[in-house]
Amino acid sequence: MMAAQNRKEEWLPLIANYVAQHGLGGASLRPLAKAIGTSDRMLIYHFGSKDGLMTELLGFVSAQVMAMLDAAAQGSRAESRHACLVMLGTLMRNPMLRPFLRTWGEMLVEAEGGNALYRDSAQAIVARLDRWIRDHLPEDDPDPDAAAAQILALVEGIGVLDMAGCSDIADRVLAAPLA
Amino acid sequence: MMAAQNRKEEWLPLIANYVAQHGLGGASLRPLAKAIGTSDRMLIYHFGSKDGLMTELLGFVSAQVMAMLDAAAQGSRAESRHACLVMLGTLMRNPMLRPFLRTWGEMLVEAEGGNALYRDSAQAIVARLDRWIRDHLPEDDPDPDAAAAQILALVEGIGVLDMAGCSDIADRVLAAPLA
DNA sequence: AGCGGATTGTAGCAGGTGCTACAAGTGCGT
DNA sequence: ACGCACTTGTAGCACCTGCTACAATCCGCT
Repeated sequence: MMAAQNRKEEWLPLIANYVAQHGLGGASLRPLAKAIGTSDRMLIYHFGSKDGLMTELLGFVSAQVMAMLDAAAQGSRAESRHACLVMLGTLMRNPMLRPFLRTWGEMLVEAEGGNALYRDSAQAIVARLDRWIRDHLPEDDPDPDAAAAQILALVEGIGVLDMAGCSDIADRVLAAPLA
Repeated sequence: MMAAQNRKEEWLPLIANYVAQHGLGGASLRPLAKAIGTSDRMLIYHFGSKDGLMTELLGFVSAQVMAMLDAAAQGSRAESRHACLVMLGTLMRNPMLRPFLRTWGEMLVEAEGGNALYRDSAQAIVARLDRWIRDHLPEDDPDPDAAAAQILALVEGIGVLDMAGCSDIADRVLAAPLA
């Protein structure tokens, strides 16, 4: 009979894919359900409501991104702050992750709009990135707090520049030396 | 009889204010019209369509932000890259501008979604910021290209961190020394 | 006084939204 | 063979969306 758990786990990647293409806000139940081969009633049946669906989707995507970062981590540390920036920047600009950039932007907009759920998710992702950077900074870095904040902001800024269609400037950020 | 031009100019600030509060996507004609004291039919009458309204609004807001930056410019140059970053960062984090952060985010999301109009506007704003930074960098900066890109990314990254509710990290970015 | 642009009233269209209701099945575990 | 979670069909609710139609005004300009 295939427990609800299974159906959801089967659907979530498809939903994530659909949302990456059509946007978080552009995801309405009927087209989404059709795209992943179900009906809106089934989505409601399993997730309870659209909010429920979004909540689970957010958790799923967050976990996915975090897992990807950890997988690429491998415990190896960068030789310098700049090397660390380039490492994370290159990782995050992977074309496969590009569709999620839009989702990330929509999460931020929702968070800024006051949606606590999205803000919590966004904060969790930022915290995870911060942690990742600290783990890959040279061990002898004199000020990991400052370095992590700086690299984090640079990487996020690169994302913004990419979204704005200014990838040339983003390239320049990665090329520029760091203290 | 008050030319259409006048009505539009009178409405645009109110619309910008409404959009800053309710979001770009959350702005539908009827509630918006009611909030600024008109009817949806009048909005369509003067702007032609919702797209037309959005186009004019985008231009208006862009011009507004650019003018604000120029006004704060005053031709004075920063003494260091870090001073320049702090200058722009403090300017952009002005609480009065905070509502526009959301609009900026929505512009980026739309741009990333493939909307050429929004991408052009976003690019124009980024170009303007880039120019502003170059104009306020120390005259003897050895590599203005790299410095501008870096400061630009840092400021945009700070915006992202603020949206994500991580203003503490954003603070740390401004406090950290720059090369 | 009258012309013409601006505004309002009233009403509607066709489409989409999340969500619900009820009946009729499906197939697996017991 | 029965129960039960799951699935599908068909239909609908109340609401919102951008936009339109048509007539009735208002009001300054000539």
